Parts: sequence; structure tokens; C-alpha cells
Amino acid sequence: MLQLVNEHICVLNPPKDNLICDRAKVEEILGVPPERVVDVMALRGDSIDNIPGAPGIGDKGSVELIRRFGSVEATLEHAVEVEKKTYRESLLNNREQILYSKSQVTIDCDVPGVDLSDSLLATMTAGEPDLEACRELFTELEFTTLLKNLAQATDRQEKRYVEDAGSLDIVELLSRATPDHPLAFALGDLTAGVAAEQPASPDQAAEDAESSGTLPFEAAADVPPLPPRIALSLKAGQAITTAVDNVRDALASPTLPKAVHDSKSALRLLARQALQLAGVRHDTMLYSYLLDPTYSSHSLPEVALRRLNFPPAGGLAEAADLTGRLLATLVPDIEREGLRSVYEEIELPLAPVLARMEEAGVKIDCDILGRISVRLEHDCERKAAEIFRHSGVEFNINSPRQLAEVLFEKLNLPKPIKYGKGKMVSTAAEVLEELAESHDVPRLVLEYRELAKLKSTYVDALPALVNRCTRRLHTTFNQAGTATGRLSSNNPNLQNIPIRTELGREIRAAFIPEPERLLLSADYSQIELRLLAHFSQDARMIEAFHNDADFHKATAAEVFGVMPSLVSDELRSRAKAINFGIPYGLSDFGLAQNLGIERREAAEYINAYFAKYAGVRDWLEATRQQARRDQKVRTLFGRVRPLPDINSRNYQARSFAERTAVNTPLQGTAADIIKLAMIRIDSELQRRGLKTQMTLQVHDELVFEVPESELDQIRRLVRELMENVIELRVPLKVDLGVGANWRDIKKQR
DNA sequence: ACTCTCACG
DNA sequence: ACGTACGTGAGAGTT
Repeated sequence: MLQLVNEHICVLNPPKDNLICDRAKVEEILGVPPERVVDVMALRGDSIDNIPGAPGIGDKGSVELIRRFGSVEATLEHAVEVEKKTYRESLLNNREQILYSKSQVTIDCDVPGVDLSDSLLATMTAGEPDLEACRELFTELEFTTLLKNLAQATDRQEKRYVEDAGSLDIVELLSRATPDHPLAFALGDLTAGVAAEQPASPDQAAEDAESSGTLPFEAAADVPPLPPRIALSLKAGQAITTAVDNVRDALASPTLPKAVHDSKSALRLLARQALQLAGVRHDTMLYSYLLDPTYSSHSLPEVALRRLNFPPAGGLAEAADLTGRLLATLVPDIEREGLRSVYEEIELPLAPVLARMEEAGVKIDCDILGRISVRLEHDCERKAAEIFRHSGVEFNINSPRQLAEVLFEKLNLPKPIKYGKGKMVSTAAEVLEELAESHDVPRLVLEYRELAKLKSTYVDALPALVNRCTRRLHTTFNQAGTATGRLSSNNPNLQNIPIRTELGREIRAAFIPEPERLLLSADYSQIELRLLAHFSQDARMIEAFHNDADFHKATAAEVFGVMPSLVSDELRSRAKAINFGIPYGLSDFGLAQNLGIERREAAEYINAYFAKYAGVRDWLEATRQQARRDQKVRTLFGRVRPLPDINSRNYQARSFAERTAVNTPLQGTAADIIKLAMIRIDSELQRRGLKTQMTLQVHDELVFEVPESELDQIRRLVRELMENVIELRVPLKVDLGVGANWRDIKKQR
């Protein structure tokens, strides 16, 4: 698709540096086919970080690039295959100057030996944009702003929206909904008219909540909220808005087929109005996600832009209309791609489960965090003073730029061998650890960073996000955010709460249950390696998991040829690093870096590993093979990840796609499995009428808030359901732990 | 809005 | 000859 760039896109840089002219002129001047020049221009400036020393296409120009790559073909190869991001940067930098044309290209005035005369200037013309080509390219590259500009130039689709319909229309409309023509709906901002601001302090929130007596999710404001609105659509271009109350029964009816974009949000919005929602058959956000999991956004406006070439103006009726229109294009694609079962069995039923988890939230002890904050504040100041004393200057330690200046210019510490690709000298932890051997400051900075990070990201941030009504922390799970099928968590992100350092774990102690309750954590033990054993059918690996032995120790024994009883800690940790790296498509370089050993040695380890686990080696190769053939990979449950770069002639892009090809079936299947477990556990909790709340999912772990009286039952239930989600060639193992907070979870069998 | 850094699985 | 594990989200600094 990037070939489109060759044929259709013209990037016009600022006029004083560049000119446009017709293709024949370019060919004449540069002696290369004119359509090639366009790609080179797209790599202008700082974005060419893969060519050390290259001054930027704009200066010494295409000629230098072509020389370095050896041929025009090789140059273009690089240009065309370069990452999306590079394109995005270079194009957006020139946003105002972008033209679209089939007949025009740009060249640079500063190309050595090229003299752009006035006569050439005279040949400059502005061509008509090739809208269709641009639309395809911008969609692919997720240039949503540009896409929007483009779409506005096209005809608006015909629409007939009725505001404030009478109740007769509504009854008529509802009666016509069928499985083939479901009722598409969209909800207005149900919190409109409700105070949105957060409390000044958690204490204040507590007082507010106590005085009001009840704990609604949204606080009542001075002005009563507007009656919530809903938009309904059965036919493209037509939609009706009305008060949600008018369709209360229809929303709750499981037999009235409905379609909505983002059912989880709809469920939560309605739940706050004490409204039921049933009969949702289609969630266009989830359809879009399953079809294109690598797109970063699946919001209604973005999906409408991508799939309908329609930039929404933002109205409620319009949203319902678009949801309906999207169905027509999404549903056939879902069937064609074989995604129906992942949708039906996993994604759609998961949405209400996630809604309940978000609504439940988690409790944190703000007093604990408050005390940690005071302590960290003090420690940070002391650490900073020490750094200033040892370095002889005061500066902003948080600024990588200033820090690099101090370390590498003032203190003259050795710069790392391979640093930045034309960028700033890195001050990342990895680099500072190296420097810590020769100077105090790098070590102090590392310590300062740990304190500062924990304070700003967790200790100070979390209490501010406590909901004033529930007095709990409510994350939002993004169900359509990752390329592999995992969830992500934001606002706050509760999937990256510290655990690896002692100080970090302190923060976990602030995550607590309500009185008379306990926290239960259940995590899948080595699920990705077990899946690797299942997929590869490697006999040794399957055997090891059936024996339920120390898996890393077993690997060490195999790879290093010693008896399991004689495996040292050192050997075990090396084996662990190998096991850790395999699902990521590890390389000798990566392993060497991870273990701090020679690359040669790492390569030997990998060879030894593959000799012992030939089944794994073969599966990795077979998976890459299959990916090359299909240009996509699938999880055990059929979730798809497209791999457009798998056959790229660009080494970097291809290698990346190959690692993705082996990682996604593992990471993605693990995600499918825990999602299924969540659905079954939630369903069983409801069926038994238990008070236990599932509150968090952290990729391979589930967290529950459990009444003491239910503990024994829940332990059995959770383990049973998680371990038996699916039968594989190896057992799935779940570790359980219970505690009075998220830090002091006691693991138990 | 982007870069760098770093928290997690 | 190339660059190097996979997947995320957030805060602070810089532009």
C-alpha cells in the first residue's frame, strides 16, 4: 500500500527550499525515475535515523542517500518500508504544505549539482488531489487529522434526523427491529448537568459522601441533571432522539435486537440511571477491534472515518445512524475473517463483566499513601541535594537533557558506545548502571529516579483519582486497545502498580478490601510457556509441565547438561532468561544484553536450547512460515493479528513482524483464556448470588474482594474455573493468594 | 504534541 | 550488513 506514495502523493516542503515541477523535469534533473523522488522526500530531516551521518534528505539530498544505499532501488526499499511513525513525523512536520497529486513530485533546491532555474520555477503548477489515493494512505497510516480534512471535502451523506420524536414514532420504530435489522442506538452524555469536578481532598469526599447518606456513582449537583437522551436508528440516514425513559422497556428487553458502539460504556451509563440493558447483539467497537486490532483507536468517530469516510459532526442522532451504517460493513467482514466465535464467545460477553469490575472499583487507603508521600518528598530532596553536591551544580534531575549535560559534559563520564541515532545521549537506567561503577552521581540519580517515579505516578496520583461518591478507585479497561487481545487499563492504570522493588511494594499495601473482606489474587503460572508447550507439542516441555517441577531449573538441566539437583542459582537464572525470551522471539544479542554475557555465548545457549527443545524450534519456524503465507497469525480461539510486513524486503520491518508472529499466538491466547475465565467466574458469582467482587485483571492475574464468609468457596470456584477454561496438552496451573492488602498476599495451594 | 523514562505482565 | 526481545500507560520536560 505504501506504493501509493510512489504513485499519488506529493509532499511539498517549504517553498524556499523546494519546488515542485512535473515528473519529466525531475527525471531530467536527477536522472532517476520521478516517482521515486517522492518517497525520498517523505524521509526528510530528522526522521532518517537509520542512516548515521546523513544530513537529511533536504540538504545533501537524495543523491547522498542513493549513494549510501547503493542504488535507487535500495533507497526506495528503505523509504517505502520505513516505519509508520517515521512517515507520520515527516508528513506532519509538513502538514501545511502537503499536496496530493498524481502528476507532481517535489525535489530539493539544495541537491548538489542541481540548479533550479527560473524557467523551472515557471513550470510549477498545483495539481488536483487524488482524494481516493490519499484517503487510503491516510487511513493506513492513521493520519486522522489529515483524513478528516480530506473527508470534509467529500460529499456529506444524506441524512434525516428527527429530534424529539413523539412517542408514536418510537413505538413504531421499536416494533420494526429484527435480528437482520437491529435497533442501533447511541446514548447522550448522561452526566450532563452533573458536577464533574473532583473533591479537593479524599477527606472532603468522605464528608460529602457521609452527609448525603447514599453513595451514587455521580454526585448530585445543585442543578438537577438533564433527562438523559438516547438516539435510535433502524435505517441509514435516519435517526430519532428521545428521552431514555421513553425506551426503558425496549432497552431492557433481551429479545429486541440492538446494536451499539461500545456496549461496556453503554451499560455503565445506563446502570447509573438504574436502567437495564439487554439484547445487545452487535458492538461495532468490538467488531472494528477484532478486524483491525492494530489500530490504536476504535472510537465511533475514528471508525466512521476509516470505514465510512465520514467525519462525524458529533450529534447524538448521527452517532446512532453511524452505528447502524457501520454494521453493514463490519458484520460481513467479521464473518469472512472467521471472527464470529471470538466475538460471540469472548469479546461481547466480556463487556458486561468489565463494566461490573469498573463499577465496583478498588479501595485504597489514602492515609498510607499520604505517609509515603511525605517520606518520599523528604527522601527526594535529600537525594537531590546529594546529587548537586557530588556534581557541583544544581540542575533539574528530571530533565534527561540537563542530566546528560551534567554527566557527559561537566563530569566527563564516558558516553555509552552505541547511543542515540543522532538523538540525545541516553540517560536510561541501563546506561546509568554502567556508569555507576565509576562515579557516585549515576547511582544517586537512579535512586532519585525510583523515588520520584513512585511518588508522581502512584503515591500522589492515585488518591486524586478516588471517586468522591464511592470513595474507591475506578479504572477503565480498554477492551479495544491492544494488538494482541490483551486488555489495557487507564485513568488510572492499575495494571502497572509496582511490585519489583521493596519500596514499590509499599504502594500495594495501600490497596485494601472493605471491612470483613479479604483480597484474593489468582494468577496463571507460566501460562505463555505452557501455551508454547501446547502449540509446539514438544515432548520435553510437555513432560516438564506434567511433572509440575521447577520449570526453569528443568530447562537449565537440559540446556547446560547437568542433573537438576546440581543446577546452581546462576544457571537457573540463565535458563529463566532464555525461557523468558523465547516467546518474544529472542536473539543472541538480546539474550547477551539481558544476561550481560558475550553474544557468542548467548548464541551457544540458544543453540543448546533448540537442540533440546526441537519441537519449540520447529513450531517457531512453522509459525513464521504460516505467517508469511497468510500475512496474519491467529490465537487458539481464532483472534487475528494481521502482519503486513512479514514479507517485507526491509530487514528491520520483517524481523519485527517475525517476532510478532511468534509472540501474538502466545500472548493473545493467554489473553483469550483469562477473558473466558473472567466470563465464567462472573457468571458463576451471579448464579450463586455471591457478594464477592472481581475487581482487577492484570494480564495473567485476577483480583477479587471476598467476604470472609465466602472465602473457602471462592478459592475453590476461582481455581476450578480458571484451570479448566480449556483442556490443553499441559495442565493450566493457578496460584492463589489471600491477604489483608495487595502486598501481603500469602500464596497458598 | 512529542520525547524520554519507567512502572507492569 | 543490518539492529535486537513482546504488549501496554503515565508523568515530566521540551517544542
